[in-house]
Amino acid sequence: MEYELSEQEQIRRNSLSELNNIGINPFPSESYPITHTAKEILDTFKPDSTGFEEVSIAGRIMTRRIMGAASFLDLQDSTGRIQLYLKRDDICPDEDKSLYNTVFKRLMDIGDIIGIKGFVFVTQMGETSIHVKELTLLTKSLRVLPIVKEKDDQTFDAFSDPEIRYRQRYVDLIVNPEVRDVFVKRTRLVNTMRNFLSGKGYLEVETPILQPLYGGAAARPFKTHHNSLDMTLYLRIANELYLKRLIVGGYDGVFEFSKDFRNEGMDRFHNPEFTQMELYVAYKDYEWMMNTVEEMVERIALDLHGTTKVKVGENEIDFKRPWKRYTMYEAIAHYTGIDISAMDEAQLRDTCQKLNVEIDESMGKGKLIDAIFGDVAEPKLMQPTFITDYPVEMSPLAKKHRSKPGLVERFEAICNGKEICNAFSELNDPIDQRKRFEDQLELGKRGDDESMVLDEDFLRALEYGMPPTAGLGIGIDRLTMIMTNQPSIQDVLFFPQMRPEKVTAIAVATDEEFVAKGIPAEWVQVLRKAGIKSPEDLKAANPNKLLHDLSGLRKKLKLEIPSLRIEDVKTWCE
RNA sequence: CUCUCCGUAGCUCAGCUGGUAGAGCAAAUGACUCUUAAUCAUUGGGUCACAGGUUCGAAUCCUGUCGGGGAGACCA
Repeated sequence: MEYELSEQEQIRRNSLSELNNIGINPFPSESYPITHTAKEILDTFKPDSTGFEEVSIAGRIMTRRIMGAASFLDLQDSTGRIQLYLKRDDICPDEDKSLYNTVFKRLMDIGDIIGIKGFVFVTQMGETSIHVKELTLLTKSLRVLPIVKEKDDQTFDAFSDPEIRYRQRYVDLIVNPEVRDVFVKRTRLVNTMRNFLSGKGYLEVETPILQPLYGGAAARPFKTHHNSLDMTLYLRIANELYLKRLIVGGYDGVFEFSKDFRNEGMDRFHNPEFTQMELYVAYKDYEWMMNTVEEMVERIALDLHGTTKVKVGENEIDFKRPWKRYTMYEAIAHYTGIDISAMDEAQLRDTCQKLNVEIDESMGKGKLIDAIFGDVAEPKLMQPTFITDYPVEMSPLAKKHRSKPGLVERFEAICNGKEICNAFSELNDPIDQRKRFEDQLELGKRGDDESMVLDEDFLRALEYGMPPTAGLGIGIDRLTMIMTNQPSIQDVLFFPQMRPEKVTAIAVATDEEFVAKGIPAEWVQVLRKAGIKSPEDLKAANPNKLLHDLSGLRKKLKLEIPSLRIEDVKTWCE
């Protein structure tokens, strides 16, 4: 058995063995010296500059323009593309011209990784290029890259199939430089945040991903099992309760960039695993946290774009401080004209009906208010806006409002119609916290399968005393989407979650295996063309249809072999 | 989970009311020592996602399955 290869894949494998035969290792192991990157050369080289007489650079061949004994090619390294000029008599100074004629022209391809040494110059067309004196194959590429062409900033044949882009991100990154840039920006965003928080003296920590109880958010968890402890474990949906334990332990400020996991639906804002940054700072409240978020996010925009203004889709979003602030009730009143602040559950249900907000039986007061807000206000909030003072029912970990009964000291920042962070003055009264958990259990009994579970150890920690604390969770993926103007979470995750791919490699039987079953050798290739890849396939085939197919192929391919009779085909198929 | 669009060569896409598939790039062979979507000539390359059905005949029509996108439902 062997695997079926496309014509071009077979040609590249042949090139590979030919390279081996003439003594060129297609996968050498030595380091290759690199003196410059493409970007360095393009940025700094001037026709009269010195220091570019001997450069050494490595990368992937992206295009080739061969003109007989001279060629131009574009080399791509991690910083960009630079044109190479290759002359036969330069890389082959002796009689033997095979390095150019055979190795370069015939055995190398677009996608191969090479190292070159040469000098920098400017072509007659004015493009900074490298005149190659020495060429080394560093890695042979056996798969054909998608070919993307560009002229005058117009892209032709863009590699755009989302399925292949996400499944084979490596290809996406090779041929779509703007994709590589998105992920560079993502890392810069994280670094800016980390420097900002470390600079204030907060401690970056790590807490368990595998948790015996999931808590800190309302969501369905992924469940797994530990064999030697023989116990159920959950992948964390949040790390809130662990970070608060650390505040109890005496740290002033802790934060963690945490991969969290939620077993919910997927769409362009949700991936089952996603990243949050959670921050807890002792002796602060949510007012202080709002100012901190503003400052941090504004700095991110400045670090990434040099300005507070960021283009997102059709809109321009300005992260300049201060941001607008609405209480939740104000926001709803602002967009509907209805004041819900004094309504009870029944009145809220009426209002939902009036506003065409879909609800169900299991929803308590908190969820009803959230449903109204999510429908009428959230999608309309484009510029960064703080929404404050949420109902107590939907915020079981937030502290009761200092002056407004029934509310908690909580805020979310909404931007481009989506939540980007969630924060509160943390509840540190263990008696109140226990009661809130018990209310959640009550909701769970009503059918809310995302209500929180009671964490006794967390309550014990609170009983020792947690100082007044401000807490924050900020969605890194969504913030990255906004900061890099990407419409889908899949575009800011290297490897977004996908259903498994179908196996694409098809096993193919050798000629001998067919002949052993009594098939004449001259018909084996024809059978393969007809879709019969192994003798087993014959058993499943319809002899009449197969005869029809084979006769058609015989005619099409103009084969000089005797025609078939139905009896022959029937015997093959037995 | 529902609706909707899509799946054809390595890539980007054509393919009409059913008659065994075409183009550009890429590839092969040849020409060409400043090209840049290089150019010119010749050639090869397909399980038309998969499985059924209708039909003399299906890439095309019907049903189902798989995979993907979008919208909703759900989800702070």
